[in-house]
Amino acid sequence: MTNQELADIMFPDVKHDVDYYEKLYPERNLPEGAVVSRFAPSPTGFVHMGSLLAALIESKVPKETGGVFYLRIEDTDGKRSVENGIQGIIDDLKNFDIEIDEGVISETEQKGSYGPYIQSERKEIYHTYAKHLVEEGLAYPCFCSQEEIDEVRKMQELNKERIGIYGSYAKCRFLTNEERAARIKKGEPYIVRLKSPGDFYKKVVLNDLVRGKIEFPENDMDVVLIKSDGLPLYHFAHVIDDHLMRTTHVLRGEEWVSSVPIHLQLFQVLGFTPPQYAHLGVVMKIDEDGTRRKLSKRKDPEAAVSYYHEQGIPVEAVKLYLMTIANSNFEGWWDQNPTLGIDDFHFDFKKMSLSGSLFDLEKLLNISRSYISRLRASEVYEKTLTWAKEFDFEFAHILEKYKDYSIAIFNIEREQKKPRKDFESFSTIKKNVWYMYDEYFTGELTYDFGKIQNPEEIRKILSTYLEDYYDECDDKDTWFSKIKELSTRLGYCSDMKEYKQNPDSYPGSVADVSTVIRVATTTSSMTPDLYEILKLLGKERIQKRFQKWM
RNA sequence: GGCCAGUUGGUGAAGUGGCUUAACACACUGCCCUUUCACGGCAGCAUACACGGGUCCGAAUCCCGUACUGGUCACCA
Repeated sequence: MTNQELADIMFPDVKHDVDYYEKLYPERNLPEGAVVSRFAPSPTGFVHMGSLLAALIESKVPKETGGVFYLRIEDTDGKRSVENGIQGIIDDLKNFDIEIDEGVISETEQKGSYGPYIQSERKEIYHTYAKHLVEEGLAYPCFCSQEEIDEVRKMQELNKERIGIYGSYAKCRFLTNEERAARIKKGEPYIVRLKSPGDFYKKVVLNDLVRGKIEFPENDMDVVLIKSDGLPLYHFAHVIDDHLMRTTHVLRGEEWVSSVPIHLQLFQVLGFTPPQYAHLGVVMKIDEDGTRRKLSKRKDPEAAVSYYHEQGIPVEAVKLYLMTIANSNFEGWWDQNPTLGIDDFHFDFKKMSLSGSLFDLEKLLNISRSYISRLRASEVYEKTLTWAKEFDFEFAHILEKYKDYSIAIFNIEREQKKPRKDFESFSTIKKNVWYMYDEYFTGELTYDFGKIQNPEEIRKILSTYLEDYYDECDDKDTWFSKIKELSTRLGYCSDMKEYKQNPDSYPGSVADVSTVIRVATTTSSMTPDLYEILKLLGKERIQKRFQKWM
């Protein structure tokens, strides 16, 4: 029996030949050097930090080169799929402003002429190529049961041999086509294995974009191509899809480097040109016990990309942080070019760190503070409002009610060369500005006036200030010189230098007097510029807040 | 265990044989600025090139070995 005949028995449903698909999905007509790259997750529902890093680069490089970035869903394993899993991924990408040029664009829609982009819909394509390999004598049906495979493994372990189905362990490799056909006709279940032409004692070389040259022994395992459910294994799907979708660059986690020999061999037996590979270090985290481990979706909330959305950490900040992990020279570049963004930066694979980097939330928050500080007040307002509408209705309502006022609050010490960096996320802004809103300035409030504790003294400072000095129309300099006058009149030192030299000659300084006014109006001794706050609050509110102490 | 990779201060990292008495950033400490808090400036911290051999006039940088860490060895991706 010929291979052709066997192939027909194995794949009765295959209608086309491989040439059909080669023509259906022709070479892309793109400018020289254009990169075609893809994000190819399982539909597990959400994107992990490490994947997001990959997706960021995968989308950036095509953008830089005039190429294509597409989304492919790898759902050949039912166990990894969750309901609405695709939508979750698309939402996460959208949240991070990662634009999909092609591929899966929603739970029900796909776009582009290289599809379908969901692997479970590509069964016929995989079968066509598997059939082709059978015809060529490069693949065969394997009837071994799980038990038999386990048996082989046990024996190999016992004899300290390499584990796997290869050489003489690939029993079904030695069946005749007649035997194969007979067993198939009998209805025996089978899978399709590659008849590996590899030699373990020969070398195969990968030129990885980030890791450089890596040498491995050739693959000699008869790996599974098609599982008993008819779907392909990752290795086979990867090779077929990335070839047919004309992918030029494959970025993925370093957990894949050890299967590169399999992939290279598959490309070779199928007559395809392999893509460029870039294997990225995994994102790590330090455990409580001090050991490093991969950032885990299950254990670490900060691993899920949705966490940042909920925390109101600007997506730009997360991307900025990821970029600093991705390219070591990015941080310095961004510092030099504060007005530019990630899109203006040239990404370079060679500048990637090989080892997995530690995920540093602290540093991310620092970047977030810098990022927010560079925003205009109206942008802070819009972004905070967007966040609040989803996670803090009450605050959202207040923000909408007092729009201009809120923008003015956010504008304190902003839009200048050295803006304040006190907002680390949109979710923490409220705790910085709550006292500016009467709605929040109620109930049990706790005050700490610092050095000046005497209620009578506090009353005196506040009432004197209000009666003799406060004038809504004062500019900042006038305002402060009045505070100084007030201090002097009540016996406090108005000159800080002088006070620092003779702290014992005075009951306190202008700083302490300011603190009393500050705390009386806000309850907090840590606020932005007092002058601005008083001005925004206005006379009426100030009087009301002082009342408590009179 | 086999195969592959990685190892620079608390963290991220620069560095590709002499320019390195090893950048920079985060964190921390102190000082300055300053009406508070931030910001900013300056200084400091951390005795940082895993260890042992080699090559070389010269090594964090090249070679070999050891240790440790990670990855992988599925009809998972």
